[in-house]
Amino acid sequence: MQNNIQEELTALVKRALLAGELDKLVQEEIVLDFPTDNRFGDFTTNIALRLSKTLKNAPRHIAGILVELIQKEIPKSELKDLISQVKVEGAGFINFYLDPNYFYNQLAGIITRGEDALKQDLGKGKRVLIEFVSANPTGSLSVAHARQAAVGDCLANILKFLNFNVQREYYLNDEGNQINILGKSVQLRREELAGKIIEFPENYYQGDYIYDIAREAEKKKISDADLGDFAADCILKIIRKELIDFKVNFDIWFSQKELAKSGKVEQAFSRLKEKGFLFEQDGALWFKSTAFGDDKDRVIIKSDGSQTYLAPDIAYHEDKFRRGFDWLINLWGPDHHGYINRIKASIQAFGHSPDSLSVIIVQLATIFRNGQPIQMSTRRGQYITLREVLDEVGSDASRFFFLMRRTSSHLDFDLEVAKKQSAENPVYYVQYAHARICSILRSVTISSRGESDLSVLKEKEELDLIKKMLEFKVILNICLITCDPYMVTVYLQELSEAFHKFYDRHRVLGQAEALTNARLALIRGVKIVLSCGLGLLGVNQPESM
RNA sequence: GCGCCUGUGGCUCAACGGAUAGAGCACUAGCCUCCGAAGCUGGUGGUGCAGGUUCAAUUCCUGCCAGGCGCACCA
Repeated sequence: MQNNIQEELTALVKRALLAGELDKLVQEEIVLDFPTDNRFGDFTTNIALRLSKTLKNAPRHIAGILVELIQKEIPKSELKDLISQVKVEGAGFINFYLDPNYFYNQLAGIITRGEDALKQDLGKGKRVLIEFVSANPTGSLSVAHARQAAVGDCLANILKFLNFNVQREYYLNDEGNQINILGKSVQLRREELAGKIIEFPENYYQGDYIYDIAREAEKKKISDADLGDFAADCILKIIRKELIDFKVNFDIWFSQKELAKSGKVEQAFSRLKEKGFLFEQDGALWFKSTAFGDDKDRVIIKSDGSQTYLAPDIAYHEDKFRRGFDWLINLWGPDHHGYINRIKASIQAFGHSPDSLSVIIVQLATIFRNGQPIQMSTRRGQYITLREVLDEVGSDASRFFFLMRRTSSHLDFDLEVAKKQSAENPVYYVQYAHARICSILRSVTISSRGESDLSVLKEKEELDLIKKMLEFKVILNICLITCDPYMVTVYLQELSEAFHKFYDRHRVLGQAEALTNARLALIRGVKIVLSCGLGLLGVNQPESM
């Protein structure tokens, strides 16, 4: 019951409306909200404001009547011991104030059950495939990939925490035009190193790493024809290492080359053909994506007989479903947003719901150094890499910074700010709260750890802190609904702030035994939530700093 | 031209359609005989423009202005 206090309160309000024969006047679903500010109670409803027009009466007057009806229902409710006040406030809001015992019970649950108390079975074991990064193996990962890596990995952590069965997948574009160009780039550089005068085309890969690969290829006597695959393998090793250092681990590396070999692309085509979604025109083979709302039909086999990028991708997404996943999540860069409709069209052509694929567009991050934005150009090999950010800033601060803004918003990332170990840096603000708690707990002797009566926690800062802890579950709910983990970073800063305020005003140690024990329990609870949240972000939880 | 995203204090960002628009940085005035001052407290300062819907608009709709990104038989 206590886990569903929001639902119980909603039911209570509905019973009150029924008793007053007002229920039929309410059109929309009634939901008890969390107030924007806790001085407006613990739950609120705007029902009186919404009824004002139909009843042709002032909202506050209606609210007053409703409160009387609600108060008659309370003694009959399971909540009777948990509601301390119901009041009309503001323009006509009805605000519910919960009894502190409710919060003490919740806190006790967190302390005894640990992280398990924070879990919710929202996924019910549903199988989710989250595909992200999927950068072509033609160079080091950029900061755009880095943000995708941070967002994808964190989202996967959250979904797993909510009891989804999550797999992380990297789609490896290891064949095709860009691998050919990569091979030719290495070939030319190898010839250049051998002393030949060469002309290096502008659309070839310009980076210095091509020379390194050329030297390695020369040492191993790789033939010109195999240079593309060889170079891709070399670069893939670099990429894997970069991701591991960023603490991102993929379950599956899905090779486009293997997909092509398997014959699954042709199988997918023949199934689409049976269903009547393929046609020939101008010597090319087209997919009839307009049947599912795309702007225009798309070519999948060009008139020269080669496939477009879309061809293996259609087969790839169908393969994901065939592997038994119920929900696909793709993280793409903003340059791919025009691609959403056609790939959604393809999954619908195979009979899947368009909602079974969620495409999340991860906006770019602009990297600043000393307040100056750094322009990026992949072609010239001049772009800030994940490796550079990791070397300068470290994994913790990088991950936190990449997750600090809504995923759909542009992100400014100043390397100098992220490097600072100071108050400007929100990562340290949160980690500092954790370390402070650990510091207190370290100085506690075994004998002082007794059973604690939490009801001695009566200070405002103590109750604010407990309430903030209980928000954690709500935040994870929002992350799931929005498919965006960024709220966790905001929340952890708020929780840390609540802790720092408590710490500043009240002492844990050296109080009366009952109070010290209760406050120790309180900060143990905070530590559990902080640690859990930081863990979901993939950020360390230092015992000391 | 069409589509998507974004316009909130000097800067970077918040605000399920709700209550006095919140934080951080910067600027500024304070707080360590006391569990970690990487902390806490106070002050200055804001919704691009014009309409509309609503009891209520930063949020939804229309138009305009400004910025970013897409619109391939490229990947």
